[in-house]
Amino acid sequence: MVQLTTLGGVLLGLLMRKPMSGYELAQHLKYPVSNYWQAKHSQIYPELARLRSHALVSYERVEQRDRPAKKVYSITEQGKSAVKEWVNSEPAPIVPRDELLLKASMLWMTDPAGALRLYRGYEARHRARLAQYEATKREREAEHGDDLFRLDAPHFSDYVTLMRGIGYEQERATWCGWVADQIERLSGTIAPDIAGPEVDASTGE
Amino acid sequence: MVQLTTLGGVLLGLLMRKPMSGYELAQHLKYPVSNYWQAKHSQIYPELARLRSHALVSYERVEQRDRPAKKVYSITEQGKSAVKEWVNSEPAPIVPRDELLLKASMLWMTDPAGALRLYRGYEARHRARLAQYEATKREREAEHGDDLFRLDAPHFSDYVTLMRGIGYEQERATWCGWVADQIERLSGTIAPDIAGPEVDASTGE
DNA sequence: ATGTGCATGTAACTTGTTACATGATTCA
DNA sequence: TGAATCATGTAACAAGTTACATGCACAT
Repeated sequence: MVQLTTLGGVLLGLLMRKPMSGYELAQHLKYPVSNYWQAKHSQIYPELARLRSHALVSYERVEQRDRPAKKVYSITEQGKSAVKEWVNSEPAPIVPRDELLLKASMLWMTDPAGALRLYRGYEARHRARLAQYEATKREREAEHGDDLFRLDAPHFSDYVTLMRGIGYEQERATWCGWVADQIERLSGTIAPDIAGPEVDASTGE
Repeated sequence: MVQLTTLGGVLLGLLMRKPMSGYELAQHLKYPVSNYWQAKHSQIYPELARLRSHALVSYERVEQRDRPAKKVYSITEQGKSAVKEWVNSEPAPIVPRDELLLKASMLWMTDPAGALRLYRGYEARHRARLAQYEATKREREAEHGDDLFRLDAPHFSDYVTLMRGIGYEQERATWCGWVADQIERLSGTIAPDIAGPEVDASTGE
């Protein structure tokens, strides 16, 4: 069996939902897949060709009246078994590349006013996205109801990733706000008093 | 003024703390910097040469009795002003590449037993790292006391990144545990009842 | 002698981004 | 006519990883 790349896994995973053209796949990768993986069309088209050369996908040319013709890709039986195996395989270790956190490690050499602006800005952005995700969550819950909790339906998987998005934005907004608070509190003065951000106490061991 | 790459920023940031050889820089990048940025020695040595060609660092050959000679790099005045400006500049947007979350979006096509093993495994790993970070936090607090909250000292910056590490591991462990719980609850049955993971309610707008 | 840690580099390869290139159709 | 969306590709470049390569010093 051929070893899948992550991008190959993404594309096969999307094609498991329904047949799509490269263009449509690229759009899904812009949203919502971009929250956990990204790829431009210049990477997608060659990867589709590669998957096809391994017989994991096949395509059919589809003419359209109102638009240019497109190649609609479908996953093959071989593709299905490959992606199912891949989904439960150990993920490659994530390589953290977080420039804000990196810059936070250099806070000490910085002008406090500029840093404060930076962290307050990030805090606001994370709060905005959090509110948006929470609205989406309520929508999905209203839309699907108990059907949301069907392990074998894509809705559930989407819900699971949405929950992680909420947790992520929540945690990051809190941290950014705490950093900004510390900068405000400490700049100018040498006064120390309290401890850390309100890290979720409910699950804290 | 020359435009810094992120790697250039990392190296200058470390050299702001003290002069170091490429080898020492590589070790710092393994730990603790690897929590937010990574680089191998094969990338570090050429980057140091590049920084030197822009006069942002300089080096001095240092002979040692017990070990091979080394090149100790120091940051120049130009380097200092470049990195100080860089630290408060807008970070490049982070490109999320989270293979576990990607695979979570494909949970629906998967064998529940295998998935359960995966998420329980991750939960345990995150809890272990969380415990470790919390121990480090207590150590730092005991070690530096009120001195920890000096905006202009590296200890404070390190503490800030440590707090983010704690928040991250906390959030991720909670999410992984929740996913695993859902898989346990839903596999075999079609029974639905509750909602999401205990997302930190204290700050939740 | 053999392995490990210190120390510095280059080369080949992979992945991903930006830019180049083309062409149809629709809407203002 | 010109911009926007749909649609598919290639080429050049940048960043990062793996592998190749060398050599000293110390401990077993």
